Amino acid sequence: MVEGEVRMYFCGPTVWSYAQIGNFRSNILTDVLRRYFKFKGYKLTHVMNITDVEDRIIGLAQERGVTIDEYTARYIDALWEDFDALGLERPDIVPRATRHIPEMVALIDRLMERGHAYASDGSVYYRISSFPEYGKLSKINFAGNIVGASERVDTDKYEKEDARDFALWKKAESPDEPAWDTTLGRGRPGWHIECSAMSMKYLGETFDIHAGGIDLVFPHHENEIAQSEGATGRQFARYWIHYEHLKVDGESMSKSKGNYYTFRDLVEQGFKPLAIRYFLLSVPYRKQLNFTLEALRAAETIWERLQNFRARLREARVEPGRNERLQETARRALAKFEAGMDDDFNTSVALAALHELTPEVNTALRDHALLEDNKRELLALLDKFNSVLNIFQDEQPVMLDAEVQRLIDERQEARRRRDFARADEIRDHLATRGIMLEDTKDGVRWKRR
RNA sequence: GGCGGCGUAGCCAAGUGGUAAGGCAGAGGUCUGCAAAACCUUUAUUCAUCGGUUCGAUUCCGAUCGCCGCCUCCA
Repeated sequence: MVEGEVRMYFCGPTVWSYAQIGNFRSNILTDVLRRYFKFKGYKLTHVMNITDVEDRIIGLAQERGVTIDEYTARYIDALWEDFDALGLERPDIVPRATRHIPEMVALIDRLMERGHAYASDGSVYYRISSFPEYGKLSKINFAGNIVGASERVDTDKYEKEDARDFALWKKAESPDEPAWDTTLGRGRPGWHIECSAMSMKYLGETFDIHAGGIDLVFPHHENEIAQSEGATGRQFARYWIHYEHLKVDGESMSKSKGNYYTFRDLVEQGFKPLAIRYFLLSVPYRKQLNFTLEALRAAETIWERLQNFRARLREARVEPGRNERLQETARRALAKFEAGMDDDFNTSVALAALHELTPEVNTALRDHALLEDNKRELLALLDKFNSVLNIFQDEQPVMLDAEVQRLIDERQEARRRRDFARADEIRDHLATRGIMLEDTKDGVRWKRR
């Protein structure tokens, strides 16, 4: 462990289900985390895995008549496109399971040497009875489970010593399934071993943060602990971050209920990606966010106000000097923001700090009480917030074409003549072209809708 | 059956053993030719219900009801 450094592993969304909106919340919150660590001056190494060798993806690729690589390549392209749209920084390292077979085999070898794994009929299994701490993360209780879980325990896998044991290496059953020839035999890795192998390869045997969805607690992360700590005898991850799932319209999301949302659907419906980002990060990661279109619309309204706020501040004409009270306001807002984030990444409180800033600054702007130094400091403050939240759209400096500029000028002239009919006609016309006008004391503001 | 989370105004929600952040929507007002944007005021004697502990509980404990999740692929 190095002082001033954070090493984080995020179990990324799976190739086949990543489109679901809940996945994006995990990605967005992970992005906020990584940005906050940088904000605090930590050097960050952030790894996100790509699971490209599980039973499910094998099946999906076969269904489509493509190779796993081809199938995964499409997913990765789409993923990065969505990352860009949502203002997500890419992880530093994005290892793929299929590219780390030797590392996994080496880890399995280590587990066998230490008595934590055994080969059986061409496959290799983890011996849970050899790891007394098994269950410490999820508090799983097998006694209770076996009684109540009814038909869910594998009773037909006689090659396992114990029904709880899980596969580290799966023997290839047929010639057309993806397989690797290794010292363990021809086969493919189990689901869990990739994350142990890849996280330790890139982050070390002990690292700081392991993140993922709450559903991964058991069995995935429990098994990672068993594998990693079994092999190294050392603590695996120091902290676990588990993102709560979304509720949708107060219930669970499912295709059959018709409340299954994907990020791309929402964008098609006209929602702005950064407004979606704002909404998804507005509730702390440990809480289930109740995702409804009504709430998303409300969030978009808030988000637009924040955009207006920054734009107005940027455009403000100010006198030289500094208003001490506003300086204090800015200082308090930053303190609240950091206090919120420091408290287990409470993004609700962090955002409240931003909201509390706006009325006072807006009032000062209106009264011309905001001076040059304040403007500079407040814009710097918004940049600071934004370096973590990344919710402000970067307005590309679009030039108005000559035609539009002429119409705006003509409208101003009409207003001067008090020919409001003509003025409103021009304003309505520009609105249909997506240009909204606002009359202010300092002249006309325009923005694109 | 085992394990875990949640239930705060119409809505999204923060939070704490000492009496409810923030926002959306609503209402009234200011500004404006009108809009837009913005500002001001206002909106929970109350935190699912019932008990208990306490000087005092929304906050701790117990029970009940409701919702969500994991134990099977899933963020």
